[in-house]
Amino acid sequence: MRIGEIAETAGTTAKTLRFYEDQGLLPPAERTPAGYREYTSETVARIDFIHRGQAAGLTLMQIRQILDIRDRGQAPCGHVRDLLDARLTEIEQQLAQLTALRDTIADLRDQAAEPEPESCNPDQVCRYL
Amino acid sequence: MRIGEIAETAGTTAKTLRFYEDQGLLPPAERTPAGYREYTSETVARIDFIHRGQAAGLTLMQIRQILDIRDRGQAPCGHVRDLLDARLTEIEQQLAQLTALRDTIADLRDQAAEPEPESCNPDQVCRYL
DNA sequence: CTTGACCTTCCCCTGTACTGGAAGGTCCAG
DNA sequence: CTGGACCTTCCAGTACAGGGGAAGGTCAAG
Repeated sequence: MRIGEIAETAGTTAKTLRFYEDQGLLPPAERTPAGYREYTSETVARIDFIHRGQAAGLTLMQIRQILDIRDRGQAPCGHVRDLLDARLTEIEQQLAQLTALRDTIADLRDQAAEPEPESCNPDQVCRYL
Repeated sequence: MRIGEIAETAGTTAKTLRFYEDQGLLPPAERTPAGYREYTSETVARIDFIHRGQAAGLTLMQIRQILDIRDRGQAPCGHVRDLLDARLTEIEQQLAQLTALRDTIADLRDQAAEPEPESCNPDQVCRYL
């Protein structure tokens, strides 16, 4: 399969696959005599894995680490668990921050609900912020 | 006041203030004969406003829009309200996505809690992801 | 033989909010 | 008059995950 075909099958673009190869997420592809990249369906599974990793909020570099462990013949389960743990902690923090931000903005917005521009103080930019 | 002094007063850096000027958030500063930027305390208030905008999750470009409206002599209240509304909607969406992601990852993590590497399938990267 | 679809490498661009550093000018104390 | 602290401009880079487009090679159909 050529790069455009496998890209479509895996739901991505040729450009992205070259980028993944460049970043070490995909091994250097086999080449036809003309220099075209040639893939097997195994690669589709690898791209799917990358997509699942992204869906779990992992960065490409973290996914690459998992794949590297796997490619060395080891079981990445422990590393995956650690990454998921770390991700979970990060997300909890983000949720807390975002919730606090939402409350702050909701308050500000309520104050700005009925604007009275005539009472604007020329010395400040906006009394609502 | 020179740039380093006002930066410290406002809790930022000289570098950042030059950046803000470049981005149009601060008007071009007056200059001493030697070419040094010279500020008044009004600028501190403007920088504080920028910081409040950032604390509300607005981007510098959005804050710049508010300041532009204000600098044209108009009351930015309506625009501020719209921005806060939009921000609120965005945050609600982010919260929903993040909550869903947290649940997904929590499930994955639980499955990976007690790894059994010996049952790893060589055909897949990691059965936990 | 040519057209069009596909492929190759290459480099730059996107958005966000800065930060680092080089090369040089200015100001004040000692 | 020299040292150090400050200032100036400009260029480049950070993290993230690609996207845009140029210049050129390849392949199958008509």
